[in-house]
Amino acid sequence: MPELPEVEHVRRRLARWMKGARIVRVDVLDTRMVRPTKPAVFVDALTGRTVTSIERRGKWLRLRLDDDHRVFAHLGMTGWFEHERAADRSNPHAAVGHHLRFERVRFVVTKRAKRDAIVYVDPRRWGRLIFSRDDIASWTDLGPDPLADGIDLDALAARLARRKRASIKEVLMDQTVIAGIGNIQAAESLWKAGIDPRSPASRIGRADLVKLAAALRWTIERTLKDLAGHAKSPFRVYGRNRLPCSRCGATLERFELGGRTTTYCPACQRPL
DNA sequence: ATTATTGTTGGTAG
DNA sequence: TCTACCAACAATAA
Repeated sequence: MPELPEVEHVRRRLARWMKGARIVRVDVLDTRMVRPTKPAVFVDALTGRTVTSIERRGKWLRLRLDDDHRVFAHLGMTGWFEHERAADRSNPHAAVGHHLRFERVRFVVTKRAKRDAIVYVDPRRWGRLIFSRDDIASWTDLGPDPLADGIDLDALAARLARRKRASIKEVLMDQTVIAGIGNIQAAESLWKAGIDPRSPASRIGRADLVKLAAALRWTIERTLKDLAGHAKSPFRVYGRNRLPCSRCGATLERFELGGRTTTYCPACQRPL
């Protein structure tokens, strides 16, 4: 599911369902999701608490509780949250997706006299729900979030200059450099900026840096808008190997970079 | 049967 | 300490 835009989409939905809600019951259906915390500790820590805010940084979510403790959520590759109204549970014909067999953690919450369930679903189980009294390293080590914090060109230039060997795409996906960029957003932004993904990060100049920052905003906001409008994301390069480039018509190509598949346009994405 | 998939982490080696 | 590389985690879909 998730890179920055998808996680932001999830955050907005979760906030609608859970902000100001009181957690009255927690069922950990798969203990792997909350490790290293013991399930009983996780349940005790959350039960009876009210969720005061839900924030996002990069691909991480932070739920703050009314006792100032927190729950950090990472959706891994296939995690998401479902909202289940009480009426749905009493009606066997209600629209409950078949994927609910991958239900991993269930929260029963009360908000404005309504009692609903929020369900964490994750087929592949690479996601995590972490209870902590304080911020965790995975959260504090994140670089600036392009949506929440904006992109500081000087800071980004300094980070890129240090990476002599690594490609621009690999560095974009380093969560301590910019938070929230994954394989799709990296590929899309480099296409928009007209930069070959293999180019050494340290070679970028000011003009391309400005282009890249704008390209990141472009792909993030576009993907976010599509999610809000329930539209499929029409990516320009991701998943389009051997199809024509929508900018110049050349045939898109694919190769592996840092263990990840990368699609790009050999004609209009130039080396730095 | 084989290969690929929107991600992170922990080990190793340099 | 920092950087680079790789296997592991798990369930589908083509």
